[in-house]
Amino acid sequence: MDICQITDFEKELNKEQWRAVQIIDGPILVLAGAGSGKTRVITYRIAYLTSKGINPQNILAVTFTNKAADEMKSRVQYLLGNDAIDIWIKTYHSTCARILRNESEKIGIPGNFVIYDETDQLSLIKECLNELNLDTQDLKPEFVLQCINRAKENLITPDEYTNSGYNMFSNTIRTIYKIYNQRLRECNALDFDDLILKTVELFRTHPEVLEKYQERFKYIMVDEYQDTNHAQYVFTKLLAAKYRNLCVVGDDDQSIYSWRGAEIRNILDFEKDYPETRIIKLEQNYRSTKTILKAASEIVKNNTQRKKKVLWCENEIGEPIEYFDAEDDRQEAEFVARKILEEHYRGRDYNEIAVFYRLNYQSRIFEECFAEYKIPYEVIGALKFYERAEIKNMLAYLRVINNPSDSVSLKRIINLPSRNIGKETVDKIIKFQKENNLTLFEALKHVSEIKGLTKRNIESVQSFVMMIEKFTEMNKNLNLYDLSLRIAHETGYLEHLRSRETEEEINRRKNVEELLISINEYVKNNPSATIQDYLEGIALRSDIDDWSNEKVSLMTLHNAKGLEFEVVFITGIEDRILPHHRALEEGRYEEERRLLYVGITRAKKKLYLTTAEKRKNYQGNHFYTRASPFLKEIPDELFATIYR
DNA sequence: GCCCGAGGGTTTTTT
DNA sequence: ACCCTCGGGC
Repeated sequence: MDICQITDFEKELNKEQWRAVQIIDGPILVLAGAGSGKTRVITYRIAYLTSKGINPQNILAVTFTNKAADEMKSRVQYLLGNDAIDIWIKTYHSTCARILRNESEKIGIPGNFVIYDETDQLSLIKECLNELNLDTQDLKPEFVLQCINRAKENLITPDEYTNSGYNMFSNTIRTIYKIYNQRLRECNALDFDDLILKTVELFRTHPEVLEKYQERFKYIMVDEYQDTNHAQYVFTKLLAAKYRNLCVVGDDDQSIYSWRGAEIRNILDFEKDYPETRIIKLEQNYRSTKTILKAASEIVKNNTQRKKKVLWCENEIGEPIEYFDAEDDRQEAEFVARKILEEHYRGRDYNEIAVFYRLNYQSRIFEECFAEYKIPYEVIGALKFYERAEIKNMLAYLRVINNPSDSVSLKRIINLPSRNIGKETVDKIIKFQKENNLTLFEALKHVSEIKGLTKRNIESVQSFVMMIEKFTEMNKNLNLYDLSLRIAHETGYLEHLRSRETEEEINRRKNVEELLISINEYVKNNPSATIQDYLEGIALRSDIDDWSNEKVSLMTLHNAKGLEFEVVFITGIEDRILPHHRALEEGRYEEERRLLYVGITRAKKKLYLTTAEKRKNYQGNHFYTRASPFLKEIPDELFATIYR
């Protein structure tokens, strides 16, 4: 890295940004307003550190989403070239997963653990509820899941789990939590929150391991720090404790994940943890027009709990905001579609346009409508590809081959396609498994010793076991793609998806084919990767990320954070949707306001806001709405026309 | 005991 | 639109 390039950096940064880049040592808090060049600061700071002779290996940059990590990686690569390869730019979860892969044996977890996503967690919790004879009517698995996740995010163990005040089931939850954790261990699995929690446990119980990583990551940067939960906060604090070179960047006005355990306190109290902190405020916005910025500021200033800051910009005033109050959701979608065509006709690329909404299901009517209007679109992050049943089924085969202890995956596929191993048989096998203290797969191997099974049952199970063992053997010689191909055919799963020619079935088949194609790509790009590498990559990656060319982006407001578009439509700005009624019940009114703030500040040039007076819910029933109270907080003069 | 289709209850946001 | 349960047919 030559000095000349660095001088260029200085020219490309404003005074405050440049200051944030230059402070190498000690804790820094960068309060970065929306569109103030936050990512720019982090990437340039990384480049600057390496130009000062700091080894790229000593740098760790943590983000919350893969999208953000990828974006940052490619920008750093652009600045640094090959030096960028050694820099860890990862999400919290993948950072911890990577550390645990190397070190987890020290806390009694085999290094080939699998990562359970929410669907896997739910199946496991349902099993626990069954085992305890608890009625899922009274105690919903989703509720239990939330309690357990919340506990883990706060580093609370089952034994420490006590009545948190809002939950009359806390003794029951503690019991379930305990059994759930045992089952995870038996499956050799970790859930998302375990990745952080177990790493903290490792650091706390093994000071020498902690020190090794403190030495490795002498320079730590965290993006979106307002979204850290307690476990992530502790992880960061431990890692930074020795050198205290911690640079956190965030914006309390964009904190929208409290329901997931994010603690806005972490950013507000940063100076208390690190009294020598230097604080830098980035208040110049480079993204939006004055009109858009004004609308955003007028909304967010109504929040009582925030650090006062004033965003300003030198950009043009720009076009006024357009507001449309549709009769119903269909008309709303058609309005958006027509405006998109207009924008496109005037030279706007489709990929410069985005449509936001509060709830995933709201995407449906836009999808229908855009298809009719022949507008290319992509729904970002909604029905996550890897969470689709047919994909999870295919992957379950790979997971079992990789880790036969993975009982959750094993139960998914043991009778899929149907091979005469029904519920009764499985229950008997599980009873045998428990009595003999085996894993489920081991029990399957001893199926002939189990009482009460028919000859036909036993043969079915035996041929299933032989098939899995055959695949395990193949795994030694075949590459992942060839193996997957043979699984798809030889298990009969692909054939099973061919039994009916419904549209749904055809779609599922296409998805499996798409999965096989993506596995093939993966194998080409990573010739030496194992099944485990592949599975980890997708466990921590919720979507196939090829969104980009010439498509309008559709996404929830939560997904919009960190992105920007020339033209933005925010739809369904109605009371009880935004703010959502559940959020209101749980006392998160201001967070819903921040959600709208985040949405508005994504727009660079033009903002459209819409409401519908009548809307269908997910069942297809109509209900009537009224405009969100937030809408009135935007001054009238910013609008082109007022239909209110 | 297994399989499959019919019918009733249910969705906030996500790594 | 998806998940779970239940009951008839094999």
